[in-house]
Amino acid sequence: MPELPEVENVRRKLLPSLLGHSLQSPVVNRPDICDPWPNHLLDGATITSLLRHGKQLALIAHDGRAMCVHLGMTGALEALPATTPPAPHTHVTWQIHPGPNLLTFSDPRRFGGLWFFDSLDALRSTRWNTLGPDALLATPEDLLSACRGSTRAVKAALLDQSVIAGVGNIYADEALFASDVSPKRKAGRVDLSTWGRIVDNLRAILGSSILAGGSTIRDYRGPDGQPGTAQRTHQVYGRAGQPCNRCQTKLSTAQVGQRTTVWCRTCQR
DNA sequence: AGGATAGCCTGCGGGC
DNA sequence: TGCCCGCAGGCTATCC
Repeated sequence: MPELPEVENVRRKLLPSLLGHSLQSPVVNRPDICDPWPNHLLDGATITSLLRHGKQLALIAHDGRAMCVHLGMTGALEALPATTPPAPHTHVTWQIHPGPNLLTFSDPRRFGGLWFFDSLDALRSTRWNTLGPDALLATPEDLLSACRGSTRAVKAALLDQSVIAGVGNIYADEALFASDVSPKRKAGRVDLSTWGRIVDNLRAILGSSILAGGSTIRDYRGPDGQPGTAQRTHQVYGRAGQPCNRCQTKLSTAQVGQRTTVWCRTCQR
């Protein structure tokens, strides 16, 4: 399940295969994952940069065109040798020149997709305009301001990409545990210093998870097919009913913000 | 208008 | 062994 660290890993691992290379002859098996359709599909584009904002990735071409990639739950953007059998549910394939690799977008569950723009500005002023600051750059003041007066749970706010971009279910739970904050606390009742702790912990956890290659839970694999290892360090996610690593209290679980949430009733207030 | 809810979609694992 | 059902969740649309 790609959150920010997994997407950042995809970005970094694709850089050497794509920078300065051109994409040719796109083949679309499922037009419905592309928006708008029909479009330029980056045909003939020489890739000059790969950007990330939150969980979204963008390939930028020499002529300014941009393709935004969202991996959703099960999406994968991979540069693979043409001899590799295509993954199931491969929706779009490009030839990378010079060879021998192909760029493929696959996504069994189809929560992800591709969006095409004539310029990076067009992407930033539309699709990315609704995103909050990237989770690695957000400040305590950003969060305090976005959540002022909010009555919803702080976890729901962290999952809201318009508040802060890049946080998903795993890292929301982990950051709140590290910050001693109950996921059920009202977002508007979190003060500046507490947001400071949450922001610091988020940055540390996301940063170490990037270095570990991301968390491999169920579906996610890195662009080289290798699983990440960050899931080994999870303190609460996936550990409902097990003892808290800090105080041994049995970890609680409930739906918060419509998502399965795990936390320690003793440590998190 | 903020917040809660339903629905999208496939694969996997538990239970029988 | 094999089938069925529940669950996983990022995001949008819709309703309240």
